Amino acid sequence: MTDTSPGTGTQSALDKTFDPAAIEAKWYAHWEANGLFRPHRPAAEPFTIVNPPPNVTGSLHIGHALDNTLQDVVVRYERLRGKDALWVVGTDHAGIATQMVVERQLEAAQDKRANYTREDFIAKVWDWKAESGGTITRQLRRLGCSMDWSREQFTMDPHFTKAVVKVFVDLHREGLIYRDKRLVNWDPKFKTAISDLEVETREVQGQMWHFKYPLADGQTYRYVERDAEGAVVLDEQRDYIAIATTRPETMLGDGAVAVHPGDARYSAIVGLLCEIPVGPKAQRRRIPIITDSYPDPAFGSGAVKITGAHDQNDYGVAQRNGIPLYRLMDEAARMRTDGSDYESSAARAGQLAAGATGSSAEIDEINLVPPAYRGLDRYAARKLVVADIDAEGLMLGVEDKVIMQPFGDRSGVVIEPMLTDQWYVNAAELAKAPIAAVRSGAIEIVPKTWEKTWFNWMENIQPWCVSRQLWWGHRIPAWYAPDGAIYVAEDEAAAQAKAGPDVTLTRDEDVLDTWFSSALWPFATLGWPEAQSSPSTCDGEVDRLQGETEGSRPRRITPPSVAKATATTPSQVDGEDQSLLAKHYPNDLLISGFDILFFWCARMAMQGMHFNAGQVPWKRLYLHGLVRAADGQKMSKSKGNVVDPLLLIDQYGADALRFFMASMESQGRDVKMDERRVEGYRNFATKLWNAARFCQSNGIAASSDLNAPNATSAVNKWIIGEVSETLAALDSAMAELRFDAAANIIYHFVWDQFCDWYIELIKGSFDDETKVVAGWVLDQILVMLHPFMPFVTEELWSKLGDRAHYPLITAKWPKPGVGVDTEAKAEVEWVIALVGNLRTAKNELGIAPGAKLDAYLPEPSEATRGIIERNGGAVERLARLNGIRFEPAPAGAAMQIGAGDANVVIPLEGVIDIAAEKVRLTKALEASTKEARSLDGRLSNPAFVEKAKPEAVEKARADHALHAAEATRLAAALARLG
RNA sequence: GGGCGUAUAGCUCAGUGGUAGAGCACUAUGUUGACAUCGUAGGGGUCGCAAGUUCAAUCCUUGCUACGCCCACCA
Repeated sequence: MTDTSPGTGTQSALDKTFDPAAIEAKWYAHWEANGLFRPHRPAAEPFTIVNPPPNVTGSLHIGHALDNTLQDVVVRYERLRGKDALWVVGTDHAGIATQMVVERQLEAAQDKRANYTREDFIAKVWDWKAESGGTITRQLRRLGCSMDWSREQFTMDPHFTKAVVKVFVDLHREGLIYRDKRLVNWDPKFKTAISDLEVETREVQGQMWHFKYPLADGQTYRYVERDAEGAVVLDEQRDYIAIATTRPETMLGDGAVAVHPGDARYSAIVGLLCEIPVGPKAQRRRIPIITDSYPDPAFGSGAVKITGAHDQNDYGVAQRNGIPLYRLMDEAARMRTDGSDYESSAARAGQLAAGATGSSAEIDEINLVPPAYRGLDRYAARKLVVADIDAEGLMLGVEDKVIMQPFGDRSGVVIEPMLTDQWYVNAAELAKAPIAAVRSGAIEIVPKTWEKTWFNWMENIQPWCVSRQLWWGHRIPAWYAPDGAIYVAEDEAAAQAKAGPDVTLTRDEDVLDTWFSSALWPFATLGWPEAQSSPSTCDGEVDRLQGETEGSRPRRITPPSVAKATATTPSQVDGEDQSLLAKHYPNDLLISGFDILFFWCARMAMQGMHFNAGQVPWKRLYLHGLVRAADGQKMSKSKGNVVDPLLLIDQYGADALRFFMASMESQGRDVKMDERRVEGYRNFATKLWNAARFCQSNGIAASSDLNAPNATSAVNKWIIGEVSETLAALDSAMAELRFDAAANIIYHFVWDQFCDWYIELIKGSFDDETKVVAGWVLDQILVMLHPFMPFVTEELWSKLGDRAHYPLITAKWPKPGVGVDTEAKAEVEWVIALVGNLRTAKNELGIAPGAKLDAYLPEPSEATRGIIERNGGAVERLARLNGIRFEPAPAGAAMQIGAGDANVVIPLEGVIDIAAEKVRLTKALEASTKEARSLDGRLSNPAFVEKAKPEAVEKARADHALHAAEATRLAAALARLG
């Protein structure tokens, strides 16, 4: 029967098989209920990680499993090392994603958002959050993640909203947030602006049309085209200029045709007007032919139509040349129906083309969509435009062409560049500090290769569009007066105070980009901004004990000037009262997938440094890759190749999945899913379980001492030394965040050193010393393995002895220890080599594994005799010998087994075919001779001896001696067989 | 067009300036006081290709090839 209650630290018997499911839930509940994820350690050195907040309504996918395993490994490691380890956890409101989910639910019920008021719809989203919000946090618990749930946060908690508002208001006051009308990436499905990062440019099969734009008033010019050598290939009179476009529907909004200033073909007509060949014939619009550096004379006809309001490139040309921007579409990317009628719009545009000027409001009134096109979808309009031009004979041709097209990463629809008013963050200014921080090492990026990406992106950063035309999110704290004046303030009262009592204010309808708020995660979760001025009221410890929720705490608004001044000087009170922010910011480490490097990490650095007096959000940034499907493909729902981590946990246990993730995480490489490997680590847990069970059944109990016990036997001294070496290697791997190395180190120690050799070697003699040492080693294993496999280790820890009750999760990490006893190490390694050689020889000769053989060791050296006397029993047991006699073997055929300088003789008369042994010896002799000869060749090369490092020469000499001696011995043995 | 990464055993991956390792798979085997989710032994690789540097290159340099990713305004 499995004990279903957490252990009390009292020894109790282990089941024969390890059943992860039986222990995982009970231990997790025990840890959490007892506050062990963040034990009270006010005086301890802090260690802080914030968890990338998952979408509140999401569920755990394999990428989360990797990300959170790595974090938990680090956090558990640091907690065991005695630090005040804080792992901040919470969820993200995920604006677009969550609103999308709820809207989809409405659609499924034949309903839609438009049927609701803003308040009612938001209430529906909150309902959905309440319903599904616990899913992912439950799943993180199943993975064993030791987050501080007592301080769980949500990016729309009241205190978080306050932080967001303060950041917006402050940045606005500093001029780093501003409202601007420019071309944004407009998502016609969600009817909102999105940032550059949310646009995915994909190659699609498209078409490029070539049209004639007739010159005004029937003018003509001589068009001369030359080839690369300058020879004339075409010379004709033309009454048009040829234009190529992939988007004919935007022709309606053309403001000019541009050619390169050095393009001789068109120099004669620059400054003239040409006619856009669409729309009612009587009102064809005329636009000027201008020069700009943008057109490439070598591409197409060299002439580009300029639609400033619907194309990023054209926008730049239009800005440089004062070309009006005519908006053609509505929020759903349909040809607009608002504004002026076509006739007056076209007339007004004609005046503008001729040099008149107009305000942007006036220009926005101009609707250049002819009546026949109004209200059409952009693609329907395209078809019609093409058909109309073609019918008029003005189409020069059409070609199929692969074009780069922007898509909304969430909506999957083609993004339409649109001219709208939005809020922008001056990212270039905020990026300066993070660039410098990485350059100076204040932020260390691991692996280092990402630094270049960091610099490259930050140094070329564009203004960040942060307003979204959504309902779910942090509403922008800006109010508008009827005259268009904008008041940005903490709340409506403050805005009203600024505007004066008689002004009717209307709040901005938009919300902020989700990443604007998650950028504050490393400090807003720690009580910023209040924490800076009132540390004692915002202490996390107090919160936990009182069980208060974040939102219910009293808050005081801090004037920004005070906040800034105090940010640099963390309060000097002791740990107990010190504010969380002062103690845990900067965070020590951030672990994140590289896929959100720009979205999240970069923005955290920008906001974090700006609002914390230049202090970095985290000292190290570790970026891991993607988890891919077994075939190397990206996992996606549409491909149907997603692997559910929870199913893996069900099947193999959380420990196995975690160990898989850690062992596969080598820096700078994606993790390929390999279920068999997960299975292998389940087996590893079972192996450990059985080793512990064996120890327990032999009276080996938990150690009560942190320090290594005193040992006299070589085997015990050796294993203590191995622990020491393993610990050092593990610590160094952890320091470098080499998760794969760390996992492999502990894996091999447990399986190879402890199970395969130590336990086998001590099976003969469970003396008191050995029991103590074995118990101590097992304890060290449990502690060292705990960050990777918390459940099985905690269970074993509790079952293995009457230790004063304390759980493994808050045990103490091993101390560097006594080091390695080189003599004992050499002795045990000699025994291991001898046993190995004996086994190999027996196997190769086909001797029955169970056959017990006689062994002779004539004239052993003093040292060898001692080793045999001390370890003979083990050798006999492991290699199936009848005993080793220190006397010459009887005459006759025998096999010779070497170990170090000793040569064990096993008589083979009546045991085995002598010919087989001859073959074996001959093969071994050849191998030794080949090795020796190769080394000899190197050593007889004067260049090697002179130029190579002395150690290398020395090693070659020693190896040569070893192989030469072995060859001699084997040759002698062969000779003896006759 | 820029930038980055990867190419090592059948598969998935470590690794090092001195003739290569792990897990799984494979072959043989089942004796030893836990473990067949196991034990023991074994086979298997001119470390993508080419040139260079070096006494010595899988590792450093350059070029090439293949695959992958990110960024970028060619209508």
